[in-house]
Amino acid sequence: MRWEPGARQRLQGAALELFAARGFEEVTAAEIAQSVGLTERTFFRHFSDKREVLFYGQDQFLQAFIDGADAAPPGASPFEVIACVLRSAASFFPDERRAQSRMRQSVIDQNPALRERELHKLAGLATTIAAALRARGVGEPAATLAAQTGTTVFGIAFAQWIREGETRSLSGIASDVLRELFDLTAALGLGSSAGSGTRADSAPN
Amino acid sequence: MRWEPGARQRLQGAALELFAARGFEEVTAAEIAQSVGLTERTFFRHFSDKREVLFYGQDQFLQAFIDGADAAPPGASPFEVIACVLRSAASFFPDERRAQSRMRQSVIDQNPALRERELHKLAGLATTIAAALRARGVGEPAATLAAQTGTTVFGIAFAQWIREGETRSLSGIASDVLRELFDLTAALGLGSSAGSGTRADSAPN
DNA sequence: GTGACTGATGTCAGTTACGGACATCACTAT
DNA sequence: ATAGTGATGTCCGTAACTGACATCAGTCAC
Repeated sequence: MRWEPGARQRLQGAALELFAARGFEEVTAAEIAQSVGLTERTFFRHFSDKREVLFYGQDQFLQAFIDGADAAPPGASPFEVIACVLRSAASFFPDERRAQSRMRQSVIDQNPALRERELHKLAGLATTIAAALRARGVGEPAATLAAQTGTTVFGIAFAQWIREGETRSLSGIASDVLRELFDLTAALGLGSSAGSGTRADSAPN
Repeated sequence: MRWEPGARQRLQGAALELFAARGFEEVTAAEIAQSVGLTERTFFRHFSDKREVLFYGQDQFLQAFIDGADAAPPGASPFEVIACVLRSAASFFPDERRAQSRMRQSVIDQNPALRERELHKLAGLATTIAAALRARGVGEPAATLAAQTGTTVFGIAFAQWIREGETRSLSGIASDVLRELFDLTAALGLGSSAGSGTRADSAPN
C-alpha cells in the first residue's frame, strides 16, 4: 500500500488525544492531520467539519437503537418499545468502555460547539426512533413524544453512568431512570386528564 | 445621536429577511451589516457568531419559563410545575406571532447549523428549569428528567402550532401533548416497576 | 505486459467566519 | 474646556473550510 490504512481512525484517535490535552479550540485541523502524517485537506475529506471527527462512525450505535425497536414484540406499547431500545442501546456501552466514554465526554462537555453537535446527533437518534415507531403504527405526536423522551432518558442515564464512582451498568441505570419517569407522571393522578386538567381551564392564554 | 439607534434589532431583522430570501449560507455577515449601514466588525460585536443573530434576545422567553416555575403552588409535583411552565411559556407566543414564528422556523429548519443552535438553546432552557425544580426541593434525576421532558413537550407543541392549517392556541396544544404523554406512560401498567421490569432481569448487559 | 481506470492523497488558491488592537468622534459628566 | 465613555470604523491576522487540479500505487481489461 502506498498509504497507511485506517486514516480516519488515526485522525479520530489523534484528535481525541489532542483535544483532551489542550482543548478543542486550541487544536487546529492541520495539526491533527500532521500528527498522523496527513494534510489538512485530507482531514476535511474524511470529516465534514472539525467537530465531526469526534462523532463520525456512530452508525453501529444508531443501528443498536433501531435493532432495539425491531426486537420489541409486535403488540408492544410505545414505551415498551422504548424500554427495548434503551436496553439495546445500553448494551452498546459495556463497562469496559466507561473510562473511554468518560474521557470523550469530558472533552465534549467543555466545549459548547461540541455539545451542540452532540445534541444534534441525539436529536437525529430520536428522529430515527420516531420513524421506527411510526412504522409500527404509532401515530403522532405519540411517536415523536416517546422517541424524544426515550433519548432524554438515555442521556440522563448515560451522564450518570459516566459519573465518578458509579458502578452500576448503563442498562440498569437506564431502567431506573425510566422507572423514575413513570413514577413522576403517575404521581399526577389516575385519570388521563386529571393532572393537566386541574388548571387547564383557568388561563388558556 | 451619531448613529441610528437599535443597531442590533436592525441587524436581526435584515438577517432574517436575507436568510429567508437566499438561505443562511448564501448570506455573509458583512452583507447583513452593510444592508443596514454597518460593518462586519460591528456585526460580530453584537453577536458572538453568525447564527446567534437569529437567537439573541430570548431573555424574556427564558424569563417566561422561570416565571412559570415560580408561579406553581408550593406543594406542586414536578410535572405540575412543568404544566405551569408550559402555560407560561405558551403565553409568550400569542396567535399574532404565529406567522412570524413560522417564517423564522422555516429558516432554521432548512439549515443544520441553525438547528444545532436551536437545540442548544432548548437544552439551556431545560437546564434552567431543572435548577428551578431543584430549588423547590426536587431531587435528581427527577428534576432533570421533568425539565427535559417538559421542553420536549414544548418543542412538539410548538412544531404543531406552527403547522399550516393549525388554529388552536399554543397553550391548548401543549396541554394536549402533555396529556398524551401521561396516557402513554400510564398505558404501561399500574405498578411503577411493571413496565420496565418485565425484561429488566433478562439481559442487563 | 501495457494501458486505462480508480481512489486516496497532496498542492494551491480562494472565501468566509471570526478576533485583537487601535483610531474616531458624538455625547456627557465634571 | 477637559477628560472620559461607548458605539462604531479600520486594519490585519488566523483558522475553518472548499474547489480545481496533480500524483501515483494498485487493479483490471485486453
